[in-house]
Amino acid sequence: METVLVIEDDSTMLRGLKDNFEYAGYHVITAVDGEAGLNAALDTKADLIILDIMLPKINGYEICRLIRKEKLDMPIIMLTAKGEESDIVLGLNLGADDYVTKPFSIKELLARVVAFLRRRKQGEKDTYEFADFVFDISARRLLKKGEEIKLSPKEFNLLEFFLKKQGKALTRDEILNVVWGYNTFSGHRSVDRFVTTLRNKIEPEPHNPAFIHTLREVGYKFDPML
Amino acid sequence: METVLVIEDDSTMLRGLKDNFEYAGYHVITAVDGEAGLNAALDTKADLIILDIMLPKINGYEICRLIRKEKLDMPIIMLTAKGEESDIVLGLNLGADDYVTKPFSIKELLARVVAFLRRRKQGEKDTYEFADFVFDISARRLLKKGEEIKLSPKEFNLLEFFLKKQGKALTRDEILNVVWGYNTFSGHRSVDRFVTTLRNKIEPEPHNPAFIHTLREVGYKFDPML
DNA sequence: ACCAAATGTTACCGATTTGTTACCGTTTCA
DNA sequence: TGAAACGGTAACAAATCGGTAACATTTGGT
Repeated sequence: METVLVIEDDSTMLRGLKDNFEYAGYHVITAVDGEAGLNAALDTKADLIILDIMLPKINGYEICRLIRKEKLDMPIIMLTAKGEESDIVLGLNLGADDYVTKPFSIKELLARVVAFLRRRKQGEKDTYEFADFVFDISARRLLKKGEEIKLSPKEFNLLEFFLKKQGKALTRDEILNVVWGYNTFSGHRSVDRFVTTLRNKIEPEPHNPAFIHTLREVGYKFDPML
Repeated sequence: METVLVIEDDSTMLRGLKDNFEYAGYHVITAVDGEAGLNAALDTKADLIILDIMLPKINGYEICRLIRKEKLDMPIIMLTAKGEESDIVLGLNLGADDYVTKPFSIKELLARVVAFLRRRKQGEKDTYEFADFVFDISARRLLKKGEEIKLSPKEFNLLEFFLKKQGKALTRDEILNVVWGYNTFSGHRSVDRFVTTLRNKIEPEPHNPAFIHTLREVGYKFDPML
């Protein structure tokens, strides 16, 4: 059974999280302050950590940093107070994998945890790096030098597909089938249009692409020269 | 039943691969270091090899090279740690057929294996090598000593056809039918024109061709003296 | 229902690719 | 030896393809 460590000082919240995760079939360990949380993280082998930022004794950022310093690579999902963009970036830089802003729905948090552990178990990546970009699937976010670049859903899915198929030629049909779905009625040129918008967002020189290369008569190929 | 040889030192990964491939209906042989792997590759007649690069005793590149040196042509899929383009190029130059970067999804790897064995059964390869060229169909590119040579769509398709029919005399009609399509209106001389441009891109001495030979009154023949 | 964002489609433009022709040298064979 | 056949290839014309702006439509949130 997979183990989730929840570090949270608000006892009502903690109880809610514990109940829900146990109901969903996880083994839950809890800690109510930073010190206990850090010890639990280092001692037990949790598969995933849910970490509040505001904590007595040692704050969440510090815990995050210390865990990573010990070369432990379990996923960490941070709980942050509402929309402080800078806090989020700080947390991610310290090694967190994802964040959820309070107030949040338990259902959403649970969904992220499940998705995370599934990918982890199947050895799928949840982040891809190229040039100075970090593409984070679970957080559905693209960062360039730590700064977020907003992508529409299609743009995100398209880039995700490109990253998963790095170095391979992809036909417009393959792209349509995967990104748009097998029963789409969209035409081939829709792919081109989204490639253009993606290029405008990620290519330093959209006219001389470094990442998304055109293959005439075929389609496209994502190939960041590393 | 088809046999897959998995050479991988991480026992967890090895177990995962073995289970999945057996579940998918393959006979699986395993080896946990380079020496054992090489022996298994040379002794048993595996239909396909999955080869980790980082291995104790003999590394994956070396195994790849030694297998090819013995003129064994089973497909080799390399597992590379990171998307190091140079590693990948090195591997492909040493005779690997495809690569998957860790971490990868078992599903994806399985899909590639299935695709490979299907093509192999039909006698098709995914990459072709001649002199210091590597022609990679799925990445749709031609490398000369690791450097890309740009080909137009027709040039690419023509070279692909030549490579698939290595050593066979091809009439202009056959070439037109396959590369241009059965309902083309193009004339015979178009073939000549593209042969010329191809020669200019790949032949060291276009006037004294080493690869694409003219067969007077017949057509052409691709024949790299190996 | 309204507005804003996202998505899909179309049309035009420019760059590349492709097909054809013409001219030339080479080979073949009488 | 000379004419005919053939392939090599430069040069030009035509077709094709992808980039993208602009517009239309759909979707989602409030």
